[in-house]
Amino acid sequence: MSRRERWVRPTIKDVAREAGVATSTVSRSFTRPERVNKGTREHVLLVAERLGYAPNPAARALETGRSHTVALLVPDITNPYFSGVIKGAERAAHSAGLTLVLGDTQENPSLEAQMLGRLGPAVDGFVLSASRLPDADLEAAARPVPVVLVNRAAPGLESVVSDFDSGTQQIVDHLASLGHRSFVFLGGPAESWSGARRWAGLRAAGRRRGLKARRLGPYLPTVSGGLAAADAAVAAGADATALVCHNDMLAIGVLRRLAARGVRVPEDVSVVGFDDIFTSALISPSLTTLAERTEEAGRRAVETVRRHELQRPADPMVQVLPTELRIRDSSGPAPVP
Amino acid sequence: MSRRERWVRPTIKDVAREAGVATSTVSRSFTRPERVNKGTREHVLLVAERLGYAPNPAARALETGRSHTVALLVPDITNPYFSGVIKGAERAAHSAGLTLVLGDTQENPSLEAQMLGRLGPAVDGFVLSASRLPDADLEAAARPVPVVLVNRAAPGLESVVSDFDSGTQQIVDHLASLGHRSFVFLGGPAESWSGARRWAGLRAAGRRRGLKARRLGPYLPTVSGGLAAADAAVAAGADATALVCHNDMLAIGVLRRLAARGVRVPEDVSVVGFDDIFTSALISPSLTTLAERTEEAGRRAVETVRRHELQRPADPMVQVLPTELRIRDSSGPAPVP
DNA sequence: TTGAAAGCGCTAACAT
DNA sequence: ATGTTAGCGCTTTCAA
Repeated sequence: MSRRERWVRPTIKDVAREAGVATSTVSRSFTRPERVNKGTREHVLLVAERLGYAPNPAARALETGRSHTVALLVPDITNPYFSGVIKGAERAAHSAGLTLVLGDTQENPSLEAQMLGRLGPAVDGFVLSASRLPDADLEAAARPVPVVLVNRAAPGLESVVSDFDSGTQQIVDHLASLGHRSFVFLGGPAESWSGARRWAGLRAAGRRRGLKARRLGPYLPTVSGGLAAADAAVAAGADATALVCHNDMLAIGVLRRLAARGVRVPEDVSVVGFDDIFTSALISPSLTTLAERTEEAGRRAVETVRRHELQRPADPMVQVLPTELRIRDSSGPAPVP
Repeated sequence: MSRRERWVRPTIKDVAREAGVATSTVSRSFTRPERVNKGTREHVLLVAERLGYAPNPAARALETGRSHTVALLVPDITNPYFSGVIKGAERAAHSAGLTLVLGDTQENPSLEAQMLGRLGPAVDGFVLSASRLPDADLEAAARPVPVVLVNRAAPGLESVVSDFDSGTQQIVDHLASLGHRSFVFLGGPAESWSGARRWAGLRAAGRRRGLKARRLGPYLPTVSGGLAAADAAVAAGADATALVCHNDMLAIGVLRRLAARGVRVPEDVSVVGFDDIFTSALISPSLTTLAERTEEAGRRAVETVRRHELQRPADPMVQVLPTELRIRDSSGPAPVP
């Protein structure tokens, strides 16, 4: 066998032989230092150091059944929204001594399922951000290994979600206070759970405030999706004094397309997004949007996975994170007809 | 031992027993399907499917010495520049059947070193993007395992870098053609190899075109770093008709600070960045910047790691990726004195 | 084509 | 406190 050929590493045996002790003593020196004589331990560690020895995680995983690895799956790495989740997850993982595996599902449910299957046996748990998979698939995935959802809920699974009830209410209140009597929701992917929650919340809030709500879409949650959405919104006519977009990427596309068509924002139409990505504050007009705590969501999700490694949850919890409307220049008074 | 308790997975033995064959046959059905009778194989695969069996990668890694895992370390996940590298690396890894481990070094060399040590035995190779580590540390890291650098070079190591010689020449030509007689470089982290290359290139190109070049910094390669840099640039006075920034994040900070101070861009001063991140085209004024092929860099780096798993390179190569100046609204004619 | 058995590097009973 | 030893789940000779 040509295992790694040129890349050879010393094993616990080499250290044991060189240090004149048993392999178990070497092992203990690393994993249970208190159960080994101070002198012996120091000697062993010294020899290990000199030989450049480090424990082989695969062997450890095989024995203990734990890989100290968590996988995070996101629909699109380059969407800055997910960068926040990734950052939070990475930090939490690192500080817990876990290794973070990253997968980009490319908004593609079957790719997501494939990754779940492939990574499953290799990791101690999953964090699925904005999963596009049906509930049944998620439950199945969670059978052998802990799964925590971010901005998605499914029966029997833990999740960390943004408070869209409050968030959508904030948006509608904002629009109502500016004199809007109706708005159009430019929807994202049909499979998006958070998209459904956003629309449901907007609708309910609209009803409470007497605003007429309409939905167009689905569109891709990207800039190019927004270009198409803007045209549809313009065609929708008079109702569309305010456009609430599935997310900021889409909203940015809308803004661009409206500008290209000579529609003024916010004078002719107000635009509101979801996520508050980095770019939203910098474009002009700057984008009014609902900020979510992405890093905290990522962090909490990883922490929750860790908790469930130890013990399967009796009844799964939904952790709700507050949202905050950031009012900027893309929203203004309703135009007088 | 309480291995995984509630989270049990079927093993190769379960499948073997259930299918009435030896474990080696099950193993072969997965790894060398052609060496097993078609009928047997199909039966085994069916049973495996029914039992929900998937090979345990840790056990596989232990036997073969290969974890089928590549680690990617970046200084800051949330910097959109690195999102491109991550995306490219993730795709390449996935399509090669590799698992991608992600680490955020937070621009911190000692954290980077720590991750290198911790992950080292667990992965088949490293991609280090914009590493801040000294050459010696990199060479040491590359002893037991393949290491490929992105936008960084070190003796004896493979790397994928952007063509900064051409890129800086393009920038200087652009400025010279607009009548600028001098420019100021707002530098990033002192440890940044690409920062050094950018400055060296700008300087040399400036000399060739007769432009006076000056450098300020170091500043953080972030928006807040740019705020500070802008003030320094203003204080620098008449030379500073053009500001070339370490990267786009810094440039965006510069733009914001200049706007806040009432300095007009590009009428009073031109601003140029490096990277062409997503936001740069959307802010106003839109940012003139040098575009790099980040996804391709990530992809190539992973492919190079794979190649070196098989065979250590005789003499390491530097792969140079073309750069392209994207001229936008932040650069214009030099002000008449 | 298939099976039996050794062993990858490590941990954890158990023994001393 | 330390050593001996039996696996963890899998792949891979070697035999049949």
